[in-house]
Amino acid sequence: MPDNPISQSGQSLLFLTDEQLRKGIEAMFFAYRGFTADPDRILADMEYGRAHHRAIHFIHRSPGTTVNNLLSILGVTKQSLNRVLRTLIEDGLVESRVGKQDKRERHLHLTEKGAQLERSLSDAQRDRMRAAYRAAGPVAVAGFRQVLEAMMDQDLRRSYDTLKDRGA
Amino acid sequence: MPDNPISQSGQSLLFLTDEQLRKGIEAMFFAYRGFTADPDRILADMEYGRAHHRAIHFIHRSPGTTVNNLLSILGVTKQSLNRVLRTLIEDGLVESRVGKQDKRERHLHLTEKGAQLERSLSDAQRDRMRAAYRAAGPVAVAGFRQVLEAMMDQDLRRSYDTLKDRGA
DNA sequence: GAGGATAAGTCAGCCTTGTTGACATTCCAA
DNA sequence: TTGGAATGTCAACAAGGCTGACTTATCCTC
Repeated sequence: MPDNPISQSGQSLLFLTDEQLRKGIEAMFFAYRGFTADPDRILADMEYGRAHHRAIHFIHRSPGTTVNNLLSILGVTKQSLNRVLRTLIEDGLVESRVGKQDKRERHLHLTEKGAQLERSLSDAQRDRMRAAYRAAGPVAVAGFRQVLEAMMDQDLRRSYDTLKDRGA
Repeated sequence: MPDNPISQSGQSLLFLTDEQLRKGIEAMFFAYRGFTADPDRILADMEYGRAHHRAIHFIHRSPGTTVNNLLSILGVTKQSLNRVLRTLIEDGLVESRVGKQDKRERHLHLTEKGAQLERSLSDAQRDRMRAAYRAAGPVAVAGFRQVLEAMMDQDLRRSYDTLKDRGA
């Protein structure tokens, strides 16, 4: 029975059919649009974009993080990040402090103004996430997290876990 | 007990804390990077990008779809889509056929060459999705889909359901 | 049949955000 | 003291979004 999606052990593998996988792929595509929609709307009114949101999020998450650390989390070139950081610093949302041990490093912090924007962005994003979590329930949420974690590249998984542990 | 994340009904709502929501947000961010990584690698060697991938995916998914329909699914302007479609048609990956009932419409189909690229892209993406699904198991996968569907905007949810039903 | 609505395509120009490459500065460590 | 690491900057470029204006062809309705 070569077409029967049942494993040798007798466990159903229907969730691994190409059709199911394609549905998962499309779900990721459409859901990610929703995921970014609310912050994008807020940022569209300002002179900022999604790249600024990401920088602000992770600076808020890890105050005092270095540029290099941020670079590896965001996965962009230092030139791209620098352009974003420069505008955030110029506009007084982010503060760059020379390192004490290592003066080559710059430690990044949100100013009060930056923290305000961070709050309005993450409030909007959390509201949607909360509604989705509430609609789906705790069991679904656990599964959601499991699948997403299994989908990450190894190095990103490490970044994710580091961030995860720190706040736990 | 204002700080106790337990609902009045007695059911635990620990999964709705800001901390849990933030973890979900970061999981989406990192997982989406993995989600697009494999097709991106394939496309980087060619003159195409993620926008071409999306067009190819949905033309494959709904052969004969019109430009307007594709537009609403992808959520971009016709100018953006047109730029992508033009190159795909010029390169012989997509065929544009004048509508029979309504001659204003163009119905889009993948050529054999286009179908080949679609296969190599979706194979790569499915491989990762399959590994994630397998690692997480069927219960987690059901939850994953539930949360993603609850995260979509209403109009995208409708597009998603339409695509979902057609293939089922 | 005329006129408005619709589908598609195109041109021009702009923005964000990514890329490479080259180069300067600063500072730590061998 | 010298090499390498971390940071920053400049220039140039590309993908892929966007708006606005416009044309062409077709359809539908009055």
